[in-house]
Amino acid sequence: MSLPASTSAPITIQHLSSPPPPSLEATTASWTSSIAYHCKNSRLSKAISQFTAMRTSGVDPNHITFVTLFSGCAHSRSHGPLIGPSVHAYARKIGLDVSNVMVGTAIIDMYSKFGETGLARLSFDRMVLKNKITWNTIINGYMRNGKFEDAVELFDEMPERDAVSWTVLIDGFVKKGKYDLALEWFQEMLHLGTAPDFVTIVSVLSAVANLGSLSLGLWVHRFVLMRGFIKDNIRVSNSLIDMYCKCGCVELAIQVFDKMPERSLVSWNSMIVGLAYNAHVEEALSYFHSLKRDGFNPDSVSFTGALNACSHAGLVEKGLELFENMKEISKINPRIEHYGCLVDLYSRAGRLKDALKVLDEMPMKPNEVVIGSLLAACRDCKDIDLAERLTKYIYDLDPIGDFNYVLLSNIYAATGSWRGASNVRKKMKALGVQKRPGISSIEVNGVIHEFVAGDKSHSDAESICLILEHLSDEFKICGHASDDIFSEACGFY
DNA sequence: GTAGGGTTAG
Repeated sequence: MSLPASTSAPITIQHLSSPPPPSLEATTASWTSSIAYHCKNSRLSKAISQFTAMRTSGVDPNHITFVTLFSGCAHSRSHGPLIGPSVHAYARKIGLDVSNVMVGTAIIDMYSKFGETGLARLSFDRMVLKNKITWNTIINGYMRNGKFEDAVELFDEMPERDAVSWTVLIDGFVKKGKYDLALEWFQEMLHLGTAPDFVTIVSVLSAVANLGSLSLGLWVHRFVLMRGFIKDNIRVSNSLIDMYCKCGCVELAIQVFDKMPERSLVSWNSMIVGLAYNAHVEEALSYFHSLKRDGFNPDSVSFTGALNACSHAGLVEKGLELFENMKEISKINPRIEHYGCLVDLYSRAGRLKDALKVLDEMPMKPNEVVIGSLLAACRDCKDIDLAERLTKYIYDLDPIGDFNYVLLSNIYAATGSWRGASNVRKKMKALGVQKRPGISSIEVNGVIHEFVAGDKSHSDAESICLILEHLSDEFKICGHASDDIFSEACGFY
C-alpha cells in the first residue's frame, strides 16, 4: 500500500486503512470500495483504472459505484472534467443516470462543480424521480455559478424546502460577496418559520463578519444563546470568534473562546489570525505558543497569523525564525500566503531589497497581494525605481484587479511624475481595468455610515473633518510624518 | 453511498 502523494498531509486513519484489493471472487462491493478509497485520496486516475479492471473482469458496477465515481470526478479539478462525461456516458447506457436518484444527483453536482450549469440542468430535467437533495443540489449549482435568478426560480418551484435549501441560497450569496442579500434571505427564512441549523448560522455569521456589523453580530449571538440548540457547537463558536475579531471586538472574541467547553485547531487559529488582524501582536503570538498545550500542532493557517502579527509589529527576526521553524520543524511547505507575509515583513520594515529578493526567489508566481505589499512600501519609501521594476509583475497578473494600478499611479503622482501616472491610467484603460471606488464604513449605534473619497455628503461632515484635522496634528506632534494619511484613509478634504 | 459550513498575507 502506498501513502498519498502529499507528504505534508496529516496521516489519518483513512489513509492507512486501504481496503483489501479485489480478489478472484471480487464482488461489485469490493471493487467499489477500492474505487472509493482512491477517490477519497484524490487519485482519480487510479480509481478509473480500477473501474476499467472491474468491467473487464466481468463484474458489473451498480448505483453505488457510479455515485462514488461521480463524486470523485466532481472533486478533481484536473481530471474530473475529462473523465466525468465518459463515466456519465456509461451510466447513460445502462439508464442509471435517470432511473436512480442518487446517481442523477451526483451527476448534477459534478457538472455544477465543473461550471456546466446547462448540463446539470439537462440531467435534472431528465430524471424520473427527484428528492429534496436533488433540488438542493441543482440550486446550489446555480448559486455557485452566480446564476441567482435560476436558483431562486427553482427554489420557489421546489415542492418542499428544508433548512439546507435556505442555507444553499444564503451561503451562495455570501460566497459571492452579496452579504446584504444573504441576510435578507435569512430574515425571510425566519419569517416563514424554517428553523436554521448550525450551518445556516455559520454562514450568516460569515456575512455579518464581512459587513463588520457588530450590532448584527450581537443579535445573531443572542439568537444562538436563546435557541441553545447550537450553543456549544465548535464551528458556531469559531465563527463567532471570527465575527467578533472582524468587527474589532477582540474582548468578546476572547470571551467566546474562553467559554468553549471544547476547542479545535480552527478555534485557536481564529484567535491568532483575529488578534493579529487587530494588531494585538503579543497576544496573537502568545495564543500561537499556547495551542500546543491544548494538544495541537500549528498548521499553515496558524503560521500565517503569527507571521502576520510579526510583520505588523516590525518583528523581522522573529518572523524569519517562525518561517524557518515552519519549514524545518513543522515540515509545512510554505504557500503563497506565507511568502506574502515574508514580503510584507521586509516591506513594512523598509527592507525593500530583501523583500524583492523573496519575490524573485519564491517558487510560485506572485499574486497581487504580494506585489501590493511591496508596492505600498515603495510608496512609503518613495522608491519609484523599484516600483517601476514591479510593473512587469503587475501587468502579468491575472485576474486583473484595480488595486495595484491605482497604487502605482499614486506613487508616480506623489513624486510629481504626472506622465508616469497618466501612462498607468492609459494602460488600465487599454486592459479594461476599472477603478472601483474605495469605501470606508463605520458602524455607530447600529447605523452603518459609508464614505468614499471626496465625500462630504454626511450630515456631520464638518465636525468629522475638524476631528480628523485635529488627529492629524496630534500625529505630527507625536513625531509621525502624517503625509495626509487621514485624507487618504478617510476620503475627506 | 447523492446536498449546505468555519480560520489564510496588501
